[in-house]
Amino acid sequence: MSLPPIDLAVFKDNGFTRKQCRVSDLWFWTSDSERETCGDTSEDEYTFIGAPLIPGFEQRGKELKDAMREAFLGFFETHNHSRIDPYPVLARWRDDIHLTIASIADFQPHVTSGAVEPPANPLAVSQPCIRLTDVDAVGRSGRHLTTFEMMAHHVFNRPDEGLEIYWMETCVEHCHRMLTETFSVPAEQITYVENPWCGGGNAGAAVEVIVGGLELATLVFMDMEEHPDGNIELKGDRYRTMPLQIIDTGYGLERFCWAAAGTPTIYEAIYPETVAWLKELSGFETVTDQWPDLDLNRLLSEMSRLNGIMNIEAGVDGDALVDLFLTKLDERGVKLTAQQFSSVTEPLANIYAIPDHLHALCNMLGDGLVPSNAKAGYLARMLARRVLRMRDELGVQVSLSELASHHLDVNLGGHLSKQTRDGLLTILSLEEERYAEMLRKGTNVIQTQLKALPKDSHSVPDEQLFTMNDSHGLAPDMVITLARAAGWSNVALRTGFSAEMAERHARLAKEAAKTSESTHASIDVSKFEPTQLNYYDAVYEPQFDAQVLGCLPSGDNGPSGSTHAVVLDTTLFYPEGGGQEGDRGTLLQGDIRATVLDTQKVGNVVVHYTDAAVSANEPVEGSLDWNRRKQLMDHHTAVHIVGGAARRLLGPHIFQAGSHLSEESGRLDITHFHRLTRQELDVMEAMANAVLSEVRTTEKSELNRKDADLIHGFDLYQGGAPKGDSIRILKIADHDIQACGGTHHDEPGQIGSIRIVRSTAVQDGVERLHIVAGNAALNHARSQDALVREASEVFGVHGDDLPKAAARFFNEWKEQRKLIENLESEIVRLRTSGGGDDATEVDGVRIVVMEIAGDLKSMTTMLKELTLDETTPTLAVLGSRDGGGKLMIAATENTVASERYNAVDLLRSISSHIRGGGGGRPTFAQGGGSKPDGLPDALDAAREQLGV
RNA sequence: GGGCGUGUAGAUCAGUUGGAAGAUCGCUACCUUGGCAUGGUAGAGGCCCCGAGUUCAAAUCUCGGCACGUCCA
Repeated sequence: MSLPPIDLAVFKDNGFTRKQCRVSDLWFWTSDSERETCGDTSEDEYTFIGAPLIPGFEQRGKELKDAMREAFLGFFETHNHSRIDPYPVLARWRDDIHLTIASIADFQPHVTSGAVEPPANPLAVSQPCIRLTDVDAVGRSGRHLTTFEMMAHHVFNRPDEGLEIYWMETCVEHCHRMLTETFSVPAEQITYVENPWCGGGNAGAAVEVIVGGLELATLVFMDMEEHPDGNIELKGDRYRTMPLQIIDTGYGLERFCWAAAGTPTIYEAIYPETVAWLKELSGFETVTDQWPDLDLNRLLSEMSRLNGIMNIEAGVDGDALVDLFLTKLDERGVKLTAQQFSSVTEPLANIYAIPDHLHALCNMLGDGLVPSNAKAGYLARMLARRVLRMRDELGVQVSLSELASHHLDVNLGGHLSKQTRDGLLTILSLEEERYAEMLRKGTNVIQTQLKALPKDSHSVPDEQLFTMNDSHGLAPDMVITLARAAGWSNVALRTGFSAEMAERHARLAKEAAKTSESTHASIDVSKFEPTQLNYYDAVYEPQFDAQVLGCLPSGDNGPSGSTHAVVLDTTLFYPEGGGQEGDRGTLLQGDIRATVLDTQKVGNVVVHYTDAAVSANEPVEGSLDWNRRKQLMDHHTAVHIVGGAARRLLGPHIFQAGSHLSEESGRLDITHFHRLTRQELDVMEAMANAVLSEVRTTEKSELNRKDADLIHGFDLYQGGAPKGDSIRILKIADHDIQACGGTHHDEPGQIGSIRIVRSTAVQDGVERLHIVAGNAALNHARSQDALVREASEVFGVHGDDLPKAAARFFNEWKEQRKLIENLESEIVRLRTSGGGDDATEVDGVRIVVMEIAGDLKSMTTMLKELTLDETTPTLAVLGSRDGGGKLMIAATENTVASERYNAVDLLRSISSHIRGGGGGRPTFAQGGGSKPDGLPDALDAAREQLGV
């Protein structure tokens, strides 16, 4: 069964009738008796370009957006909706997506699943969103954006509980009245298209709202969830109705602005100042001035209209597309050449895309994101690099941070949600430096990669283009530009190459996804009641009595040595979570003493992995390994304190990217835009220790999620997105406040002391702090002390003098190594010249055969001394008893010595005396063996062959 | 999370099949000059990132670590 028609009184009352679209076959409602298409087909052109459909909005840019947003939210406020503040664009409350991609994303997964109350009901919001899927089309299509505001009114109905605020009828009525009354859109311009929606395991009926050929809004009535027994089938999957019925709407703020402005592209409606500024900076006028007859406005308007009806797939052949465009434009009376077309549209695409990308960047960084080479941070870096490249293509000489500074003032009213202006500009300056460095290295990479390529080549091998893109960050067209500049003046990019590369990446990603799929089956505890957790209220209690509910074989699940998994009715054992390792200890039951090796949580049940069985339905006495637990608490509370210190010292972008607490040490990963120095760590450490003495008690509380979000915001979720409605909060005065399910000290002072041992890099943009606290800090100090003591005993100096002594010894070692080399050559010189008897002469070639003391390296030095001087042709045979016996033979190159003797042959013929082998070049051979005592025989054999 | 790449002189980088560690700039001294820019000659400067392994022999090959870069999700 599929969905029934959407048959509403509001349509009929307003004179709308239901028709089926001639092109798309979709059913739609219209009040225009002539209309045969649904409004969003290849035959429905934009009607608002040059003829605004929403009158009364004369502003442009930020002012226009502000006015439009206010009109929307104001309408819904007067219709009993609560206006809520938008959420961040970084979706920190979710672990499945990095960015907020829709207004409904604010409420997923907990509100939409029914576990958590919505912040208001019904509500209206204008949610900034970022979607990077169509990033390539931005600037080119006239309508694509990476960042936009999704205006929305949401309703969460629970009909089973009698909560029914409104459904389709009222929803469409609100939408229709707002469009026709608040925005004065003529009703005959509006079509409502029935087109069911599904995604992310949910589905429902939906109506697309098309105005003037442009989809302004979608109204989704989400009341179904995916289920194999469902009786509704949509796009191949089965769905059933669910208890929560959600109205999920989305109105494109920027599209409303465009329809009100009627500009040729959406970018001119929302970023007019930046577009004008970039046109001026890039000298765009001089391009258009070449062709005074060209009506630029007309061209852009027609292009937007064409883009609106042509669905351009990524990866289409660029040249063919241009031809198609020119033909279509010609049909519409706009005549121009391919050259005119590209010299106008290429710079314009950049001019349009830059403000859009800057907007996304400012929003992301404004929320405290740190650019990186991985994860969400990479998305920011990618956008920054795109801006820089487009800027360079335009020939605009303005730094990235200046561009952002301008954007911030003009389009964001100077407002960032978290990051400071200075922080933003610093980060962008660093990004630009990195970009410049990548380009500089790129010229070098080109040289090495293309070394084998003839200078008159017309193309670069695919394999090398892939390598340069994937490993060195040089996009194919950049490679071509750089290669041309470096002398390969004929190279060009094959058409369709970029599409091939994207395909290849997609294939690789698919394969990677396939191999990394592994599901870990956990122990089945479904028959047990949730364990009562007492470790929060009795943080300092090491012993407890409980009832054994079950004792299962642990199978492959527990740590090595564990045989059983014990479930109790109540426990003080903390199960691993929030980075804190599970507790250990013992369970006593009469004569049975079971050691708890690890504690894990499976759903709401705590599982104690033990090395012995206990009897079910009998009481048991549990006791924690208290020293270990105390140490874990030391580390956990310390990590919060250090995190707070980092945020206070380094800035609002510091966010916890992970943590791990063990008995030996604590680890805290924080986001930051450059490596931390020891000085910074020292200041942080000092502040953390000051907190230990200044803050007397920590405040532990529990809030429901709605209130937690409202009171503390999303910085609360440093440790990742918690599940469930109840949020535990640890507050350490004003220093740090976080949601945390771990066990913590009531008094920071009990930790004693905190040391930040060192910081390492997890990935670009994430620093890992290694922390020891409490007794572990003492142990660390002791072992450091031992290191210093042992090392200073070796040098025979006082610990304070150790660095100086080490430096002195290292320098002396270097000097003496140099001196030994010189002396060795001097010895060779003495033994082979004048009175020395190690050298004889045979027909104009000096023959040197001698045994020396030294390794291969010093033998090499001596050989150089002997054979590099072409005025005394020499054949030298050196032997050493070092490491099983070594032989080295060389002849002076380009002389009679090298003509007459072959070093390799000679070596091979004598190396048997030391039971070895070797090889090399005719003028330089070396080898070794395993019988040093045979060395004199080997040298004698050499003398014999050489006749000396 | 996955893939790929790079660590060599103070700086930027070459280094072929495993077989004698190089270039350019900078530095020092000297020559040329009235002086400077420049030019010429000579020299100093290397734990070839660290640790194991293979080998007679490793900057080079293998494994592990550290540091850095890059692409994809």
